[in-house]
Amino acid sequence: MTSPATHLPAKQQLKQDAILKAALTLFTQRGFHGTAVPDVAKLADVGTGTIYRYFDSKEALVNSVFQRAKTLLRDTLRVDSFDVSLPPRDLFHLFWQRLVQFADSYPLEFRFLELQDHAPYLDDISRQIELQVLLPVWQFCLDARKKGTARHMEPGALMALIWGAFVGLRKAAYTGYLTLDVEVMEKAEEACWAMFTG
Amino acid sequence: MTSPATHLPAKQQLKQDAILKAALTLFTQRGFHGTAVPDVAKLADVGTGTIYRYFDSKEALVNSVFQRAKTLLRDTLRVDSFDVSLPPRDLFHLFWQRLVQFADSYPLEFRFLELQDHAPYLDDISRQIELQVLLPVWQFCLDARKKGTARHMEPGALMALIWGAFVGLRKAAYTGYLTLDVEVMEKAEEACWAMFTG
Amino acid sequence: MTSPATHLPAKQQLKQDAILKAALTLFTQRGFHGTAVPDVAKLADVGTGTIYRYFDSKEALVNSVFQRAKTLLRDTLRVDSFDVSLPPRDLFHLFWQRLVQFADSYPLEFRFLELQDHAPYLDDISRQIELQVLLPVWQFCLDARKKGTARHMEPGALMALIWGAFVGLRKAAYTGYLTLDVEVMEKAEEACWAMFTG
Amino acid sequence: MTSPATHLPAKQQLKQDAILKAALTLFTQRGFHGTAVPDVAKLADVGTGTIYRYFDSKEALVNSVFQRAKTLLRDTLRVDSFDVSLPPRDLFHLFWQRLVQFADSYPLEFRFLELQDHAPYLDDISRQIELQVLLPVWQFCLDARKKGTARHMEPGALMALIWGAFVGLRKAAYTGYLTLDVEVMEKAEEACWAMFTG
DNA sequence: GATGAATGAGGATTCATTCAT
DNA sequence: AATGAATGAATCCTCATTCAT
Repeated sequence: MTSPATHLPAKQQLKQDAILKAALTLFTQRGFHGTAVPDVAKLADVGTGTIYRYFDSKEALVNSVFQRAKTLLRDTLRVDSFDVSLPPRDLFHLFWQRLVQFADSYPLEFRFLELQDHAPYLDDISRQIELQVLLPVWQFCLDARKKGTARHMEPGALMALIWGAFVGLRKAAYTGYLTLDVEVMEKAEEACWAMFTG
Repeated sequence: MTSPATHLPAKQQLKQDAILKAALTLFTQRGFHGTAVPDVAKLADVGTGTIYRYFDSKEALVNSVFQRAKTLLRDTLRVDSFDVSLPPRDLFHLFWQRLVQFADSYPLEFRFLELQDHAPYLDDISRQIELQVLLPVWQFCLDARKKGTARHMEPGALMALIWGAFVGLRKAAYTGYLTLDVEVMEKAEEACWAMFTG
Repeated sequence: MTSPATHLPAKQQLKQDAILKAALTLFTQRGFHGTAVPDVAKLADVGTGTIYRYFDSKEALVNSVFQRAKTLLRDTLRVDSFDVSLPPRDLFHLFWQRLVQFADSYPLEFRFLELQDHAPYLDDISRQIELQVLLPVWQFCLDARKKGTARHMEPGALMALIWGAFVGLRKAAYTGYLTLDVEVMEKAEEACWAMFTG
Repeated sequence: MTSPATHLPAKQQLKQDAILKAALTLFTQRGFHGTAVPDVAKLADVGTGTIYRYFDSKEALVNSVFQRAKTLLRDTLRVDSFDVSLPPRDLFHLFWQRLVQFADSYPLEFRFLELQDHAPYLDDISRQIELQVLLPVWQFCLDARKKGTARHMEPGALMALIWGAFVGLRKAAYTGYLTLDVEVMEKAEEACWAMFTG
C-alpha cells in the first residue's frame, strides 16, 4: 500500500484521518525530518505500529499528507469551473476570494504546502497532483493575456508573482510581523490585481 | 563559545568558512534535520570534531549560517543608504536590482533563507538580524507612502507582497516551472512596481 | 492448551493442518526467528488470530511442527518392527530404503529436522519424541554389534556417523553441489554399509 | 565498507576482533535472526554504534564471521598442500587429523559453520570462500579414485558422506548423546576410511 | 469459532556529540 | 588545534500477541 486506500470501513477511515491530521500538524510545525513517527502516533492517539498499517513508510505518509492538502487546494480554487464570460476583475476577485478562503479555512494545509520545501521526498503522484493545481491557474492567466486583460508576460511568471505575493503576505502574518484584517486583504487584492492587469 | 569567534588566525578562518559553506550547501539541499553533522564535516574536508570547536552545536551552526546569509543580504541591499531624494521609480529599480543581484550571486543563501521555515530553531541574535534586514525596507515603504508614491496600505504588508512575489518567481525557477531571462525579470519588476505604486 | 488438541472436528483439523504445513514450509525456508507469524497465517490462508486458537505461541507452533515431523520420521522408519532374524545386510537395506523414502517423500520435513539447530526452543515433549526416534536405531546398532555384524564401536557413534553421512549427502544435493540419481544412492548405501559393518 | 578492512591500527583490530568473536558466539548459540545486534555489542564490550563503524549491516557482519571461520577451516585443512606420493591411508589420516583439530580448536567456528543453514544471507564472497574449502577436498577424492584408492563413486558424493559423518558425530556430542574420547574418534576414523576406500 | 486491525515492546540502524590521541 | 573513533539515545520500522467484532 503506497497511498492510503480510498474506501475503508468508517472506523478505520476515522483512524486514518486522525493519523493524517496529526502528521499534517507536526510536519507543519517541525518539518518532515524534525518529526518522529511515534510523536505522530501519540497525537493521533493510535499505536506506533498502526501508522504502518495505513502507510508504507514515513515518506509514504508525508506524500499522502501532501496529496490531501493539494487536492483540497485544487477543490477549493476550482479554477477550471470559472465562467470566463464574466468580467476579468470579477474573475480575479473570485480567484483571490477562494485563495483567501483556503488559507483561512485550512491554515495548517496552507502552511504545510507553501512554507516548506517538499521536493526531496515527493513521489510521482504528488508531483502530478501539484500540476493539477497549477495547470488551470496557468490556463486562466494565459486566457486573460489573450483577451488583453492580463499583463503581457509569461503566464507562469505572472502566476508565480501573484501566488508568491499571497504567500508572502500570509508568511509575514504567521511570523507575527503583520495582522491581516479585512482592509489589508482588500488592499492586497487590489495590489495583486494591479500586478495582474497591464 | 555560543557564536563563532569574530576574529581568528587566517588558517582557522578558512576552516570556519569551509564549514559554514558546507553547512549552507547541505542545509539548503536537505534541510536542517535532514543533514548529518558528519556529512557537513566531510564536505568541508575537516574532522567531525572540528565542527564542535567552532560551533557549540548543530543548532548554533545553523544559526551562524542563517546570520551570515542574512547579513550578506542586508549588505547587498543597503537600503538604509538609499538616496531618498532620487525619483521613487529609480529607488525601486535600485532595490529590485540589488535583490536580483543577491539571488543571482548567492543562490544558495537565497534558497536557504527564503525556501525553508527556520523559525523552530532560530536564536535571539538570528531574529535580531532578520529585523535588521526588514526594518530599512519597511522604512523605505513607509517613506514612499508618506510621499504619496507607494500604495496606500500598511508598509509591512506592501513589503511582504513584493518580497513574496520575488520569492515566488525564483521558487518557480528552482522547481523548473520557469526560466528567468532578462525579459521576464524586467516585466516582473514592472509588475511589482505596479503593485508598489498606487 | 499447550500442544494442539489431538481430536478436532474435520473442518478444524483441516485448518490446523494448513497452519502446520505453512509453518513447516516457512520455518524450513527462513528458520524459526526469520519467519513472521502473520506470514504463516497468510500462507495457510487463515487469520492471524486463528493460529493462536490452535497454538499457544510461536514456540508452541514450532514444537508442534517439530513433533509432527519427528513422528512422521519414526513412523516411516519403524525400526522397532524390524525382523531381527533377517540377514544383517537386508536389515540395513531396509533401514536405508526407509530413510531414503522419508527424505524423498517429505523433503520439507527432512530439511527442517536435519538442517537446522532447534535446540534453543525445543520443549520436553519434543526432546522426548526425538529420543523415540533415536532409541530403536540405537537398539538396532547395539543388537548388530552383539551379533558381530556391526563395527565394534559405541552404537551411538555408529548411528551418528551413518545418519550424518546420509544428511551430508542430502545437504550437498540441496545446496546444488550434487545430483542424487539411483546410482549415487546405491553407492552411498554400500559405503555406509562398509562403515556399519566391521 | 562491505567486509572489514584487512589492516587496521592495533587498537581497532582488537575491537573488530572482539565484535567478530562476540557475533560468532551468539550466532552459534541463537542463530542469525535470533541474535540482536545490541547483544553482540554488549558481549563485545563496545557501543552498539561501533558495530556499524566496522560492518555495514547485520548481514555484512554475519558474512564476515562466516568468511573468517571458513578461511580458518581452509587454512587448518591445507588439503592442497598434501603430498600425494604418501600412502593413501596416511593421507586420509592427515585429513582426518586436521578436521579433528579444527573441530577441537575452534568449536564455535565448527558449530557455526556446520550446524546452521546460512544460505539465505550469504553474499558472493562467502560463497566463493566456501568453494575454496570444498574444491581441494573434491580434488583429493578425485585423485584417490583415479589411483584406485577411493571407492568408485562421484567424488562430491564421497566427500559429502565423509564430511557428513564427521559432522554427525560432533553434532551428537554437542547434543549430549555422546562423548568423543580418543577411542571413539579412532574407530570413527576407521569407519570413514572404510567408507572412503573400496 | 474466526478474523485481522491494533498494539507497543523490541529490533536494526543513524547521528549529535565527546574525548583520547 | 585537529581529528575521527566511539558512544548510546533516538530513529524508523517489525512482529508476536491480543481482542473487539
